Order: sequence, then structure tokens, then C-alpha cells
Amino acid sequence: MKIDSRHLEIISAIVDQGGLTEGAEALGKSQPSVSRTVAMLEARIGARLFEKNRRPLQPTDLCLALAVEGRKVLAANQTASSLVRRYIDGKSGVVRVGGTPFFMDGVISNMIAEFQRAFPDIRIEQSYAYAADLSRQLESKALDVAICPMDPNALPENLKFSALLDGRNVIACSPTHPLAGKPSLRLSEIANYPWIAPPVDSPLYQDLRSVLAGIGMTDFKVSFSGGSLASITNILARSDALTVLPYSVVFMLRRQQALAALPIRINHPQRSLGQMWSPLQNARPSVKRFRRFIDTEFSNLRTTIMKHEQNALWRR
Amino acid sequence: MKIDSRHLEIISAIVDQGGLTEGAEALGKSQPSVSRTVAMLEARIGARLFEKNRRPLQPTDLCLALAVEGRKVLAANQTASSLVRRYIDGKSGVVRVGGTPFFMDGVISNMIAEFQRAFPDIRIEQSYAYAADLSRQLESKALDVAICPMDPNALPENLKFSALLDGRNVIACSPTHPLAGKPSLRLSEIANYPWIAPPVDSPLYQDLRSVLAGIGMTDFKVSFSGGSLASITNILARSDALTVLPYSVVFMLRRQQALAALPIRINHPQRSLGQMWSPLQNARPSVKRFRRFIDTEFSNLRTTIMKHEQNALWRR
DNA sequence: CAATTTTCATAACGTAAAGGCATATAAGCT
DNA sequence: AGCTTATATGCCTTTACGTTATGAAAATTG
Repeated sequence: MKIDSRHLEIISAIVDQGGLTEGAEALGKSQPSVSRTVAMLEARIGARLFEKNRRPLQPTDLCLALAVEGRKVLAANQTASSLVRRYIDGKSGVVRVGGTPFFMDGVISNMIAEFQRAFPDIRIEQSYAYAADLSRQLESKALDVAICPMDPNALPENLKFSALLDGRNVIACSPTHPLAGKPSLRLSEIANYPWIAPPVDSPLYQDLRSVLAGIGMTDFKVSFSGGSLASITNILARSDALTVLPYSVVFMLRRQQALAALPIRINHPQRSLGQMWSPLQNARPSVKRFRRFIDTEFSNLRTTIMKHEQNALWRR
Repeated sequence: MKIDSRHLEIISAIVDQGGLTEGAEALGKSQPSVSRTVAMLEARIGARLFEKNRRPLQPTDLCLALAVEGRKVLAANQTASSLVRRYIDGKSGVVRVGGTPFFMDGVISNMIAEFQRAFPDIRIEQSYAYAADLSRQLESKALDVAICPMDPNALPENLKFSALLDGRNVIACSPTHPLAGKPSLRLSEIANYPWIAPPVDSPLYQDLRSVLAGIGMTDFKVSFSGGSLASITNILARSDALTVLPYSVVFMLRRQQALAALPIRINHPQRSLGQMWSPLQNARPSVKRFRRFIDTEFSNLRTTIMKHEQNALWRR
């Protein structure tokens, strides 16, 4: 004797509202519909649920027992509905975000922290990769959004990209570095310091080479390579080494006195930091919300940087 | 965003069974049906429930959360089904039984105790009344079954009656009464004892009068009247009073040494103890079960009485 | 106690969807 | 690559839900 769960809901609604009409209203149905459903259910199970021809509708003992179960169904249904609603509103779900290590660690992780403070029920699955891999993962739907520096002209087919910040790089060092804080520098002054190189498969490694070539340095001493942002800042802090890092990463870490930028203008690649995603895969609400969040966070970051530069507290 | 509870059940079944086919089987539905229901649900809420085109069907986070609620629905549904099944089988429910006080207290209450030991989830609503009232209550559906002495010829229209036991009365006294245990008695011997009369509105009161008239006693001393069976047995135990009681009541109480019957044959009314019910009101399963139970109990009682009489341990 | 109101039951009709079978399609295994 | 197995789809039938209109019975009110 299988019972339709909806019927249990109806029973409990009628019992709790104390009447067929009110019960129907609470369920958002018409009174005749509920009446008929009850009649059919009674016929099916072969038992009265309400005493016949009694005006304050009198539930049977069986009916009262079923109403108890109906309340459980109704409660489960309500939480399910709220789960779905939160999901649709983009307040719960998963976002699989990938990005280049230094950006993710230096810039995006702070934004993700903010995001999760606002939307604690959205789980972030973060991974590290470089542009080519990220594109592949986006296309194979293994990733919802990628955040990386990108030449908009080299954008793969089937992917969209929205720029967030200039891809400008700077020469970074410890704030306690002998050269830090000097108002201006000549290239010859940086020639003799050791260099920290990003992982060789990183685009930043190519940037480092081209930067140094651009300022006439074809030969340079690499004292360390391959670490993440955290190891690099730690090593920079305890040495006189220099490195090339994205401008925004250095900017974000200025507060913690972890990094300083040298006032040397270097040529930077034709790239922008931005979000990349696949328009073929229609994004989940949580992903949409995440992308919007990142957009506004970067919008804020841009104005902060602009003010900083106007205050001349931050020199190139 | 209202969710159909049945869909929650389906989701949990698929998740728990680890596949669409197995889930469908567990639900007793065909695989295509379940597949399409899931597809429609996904379309309606605008979210994937299972990763598309993955062979070990991979539930979404949202799906897993909904499956939790689905399990609650399924559980509630199962207990509801079992409630209904028990009700249909007559293993739960209510039986409203009415009867004449002495029979109920002396005979039926023991049977009800047995019944409730076998069917603890059937609630018995017992009430006391005499035949006329019982008939009325049966006809107004306020009672499911009545147990009372009845002249089958005087049975009201629309009611059925099935006899259980002869309506024979006996003269009862305390087992310690001076007359108790004597093999035979003359009427003159009982003339001088005081009498306990049943309530004046009771049929038994009329019986008492006619019995005494039948043995030539027109004048008798009533020392007590109006009590229930319990008070009467208590008073009998502590006095030399006599009374008239149904045979079966005295028989049932013989074990507790509460009553004895005098070996005087008295004329008894044209009545049988039996069950009365309304064939118009189709009985609930619990009521049917109760009636059947009473039938077999009385069947047993009849054979017990018969054996007793054959053993001559019980004399008239 | 008759009139009125309220509440439930029924009727008739249209529609959504669930159910089944047959079958196509795609994923994973050998 | 081919086979097996699991899921998706197409097509059709049936059930039951939804609506509005209306009838009937119980409770309330004057």
C-alpha cells in the first residue's frame, strides 16, 4: 500500500489548518482539488480520513497518524525548496576556478576570502595552471572560470575573456632591499643583484627574460627558481635578490611590507589579467555570482591603485 | 520554487542505489520513466542534478543535498504506508464497544484485555448502556458494536444480532454463604435472605423481580441496589445477601472465589447475550477483527462451560 | 425555527505528467 | 575497435490534478 507523498502533505495541511478550505489555501490549491484528492485517497486505502458529514472536519485517528508523517514530508520539502532557491539565486553551489599561481595567491585568494564571507555556502574549488592548460580545462568543462594574464588576440576559439587589470610587470624586491625606496634608479644599479626566477614553465619566466633583455641584461644570476609566491617573498625578505612580478601582486602585498617595487619602467607583455570562461557552458548561478563578484572587486582594486598613484606614494 | 516530494524520493533512490536503473527498480518504476522525470525536474529548477554523460552517474552537490531530504520523505512515506497497512489489516484503529454493565465488567473486560494483548495498537472505547440505548447509538453510528442480552425477536430494524451465549440468569451469593455448596435447595430456604438489586433501570432488575415472582416470592427485602458488579461482589462477600446475575458472569468470577451460584433453576428470559451491530455502517477492519475475536472467545467460553457442567463441578 | 452563511462534495472539462514499451545513443570495458 | 551496459528519447496511454460552476449539508444567526 504505497502512499503518494503529496497526499501526506495534503493530509497534514488539512489537519493543521483545521479545514479543507484553509488547507487547500495553505497548499496553494483549490478547495475542490483537495477535496477530490482526499476522496480518492480514502477510496484507495479503504478507510475514512475524516468523519463524514461533520462540519468542523474531524480527522480520524489514522488521519492524525498520517498527518504526523505528512508534516515530516512537508518539512523536508521546504528545506529542499530553500536549497534549490539558494542554488538558483547563486547563494550555494560550487565554483571551480583556476588561475596562474602568483595571481591566485597574491590577488585572487583575498577576493575569494571576501566572497566566502558573503556566500559561505558556495564551495570554491581552486586549482593552479597556466593559460594554455586553463583554456583546455575550460573547454572540457573541467573548470568554470579561469583567471590569468592573457593576450586578448591569442584567445582560443570558443572562449570569452574580460580584462580586469593591465598585465604590467614590475621588478620587485624586499622592502629592506638597498635599492628600495630610492626615487629613481639607473639600470646599471640593479645589474649585480641575484635574481629569483619563477618556475621555468611559467609565462612569468619568459617575462623575466624579456624584461632583462629589454634593459640590456643578457646575462644574470639566478639564485632561486621554481617557488610559489609565498616562498619567493620569504626569500626576497631575507636576501638582496630581485625578481619580476605582476604589478597587482606587488601592490596587494605592499600592506604587509612583504614586497616593494623598484622605480624602473620595464616593457611589459601585451597581456591583461582577466577572467576567461566558456560561453558554450551556460554558467551555474553560483559561477555567475562569482564572476560578478570578481569584476566588482577588480573595479574597486583599479580605483584604489589609481588613487595610490595619484598620491605618488607608489612610484614606478 | 515548489518541489514535488515524489521527485525528492526519486533523487534519493537514484543516489542511494548508485544508478538510474537500480533507483528505478527500487522505486518500482521503469528506467525511462525515472530518467524522464529527472530530466524534467532538471529543466524546471534549471540546474543539473547529475553530471551529464558520465557513466557512473555522478550526483551534483545540489542533488546530494536534495537526496538527504528525499530520504526523509521516503522514511515518512514508509511509516505512513505501514500505518495504513496495519489499519487495513485491522491491527490498529479504534473500536467503540458498548454493553450492559455486568456483562462488560464480568465477561467482556477479560476478553478485551486478551484482545489488547494481541493488538496493542487498537484502542478500545468502551461505554455502558442498556439495549435500547445501545441500539440507538449503533444506528447513529456512535458505536461500532454492542454486547448485550437481547431478545432476537425484539431486534430493531437495521441492526443485526448474533447470539453468543444463553441469557440464563442464576441466583448468586458469596462462596461463603450458608447456602453455597449445598447440592440442592428448596425455595423456602432462600426466602429469608436479603436481596441485592441491580439498578432499577437495568433489565436485570426486571429479571430479579420476575425470577422471584416465578418462585413464588412476591415480597422481598432489598438491602442494596444500584451498584456495579464490583460493588455487588464486595457486598455479597461480606454479607448473606443474594442476587440475580447472568450465568456467564458468575461463571467467570468463580475462579476468584468471588461468587457462587445456588442450585436453583429459575426461569430466565427469552434472551441471548450477543453482539449487535449496524450492517449499514460497513465496519472498519479493527471492528471486524474485534467482532471475530469476541466470537471465538465466546466459542471457547461455551466449550469451557460445557466441560465444566459435564464434570458436575458446576451445578445448577 | 427559518434564513443565511459557511464549508465541503460533485460535475465537467482541459492539461500536465507519469507510466510503459521500443529503441537510439553514448560511456566504459576488453 | 567492438561489445556490453546504462542512460536518453520517441510515442502512446492513462491517471489525476487543476480549474470553474454548482449542489448539498451543517452550523450560525436573527
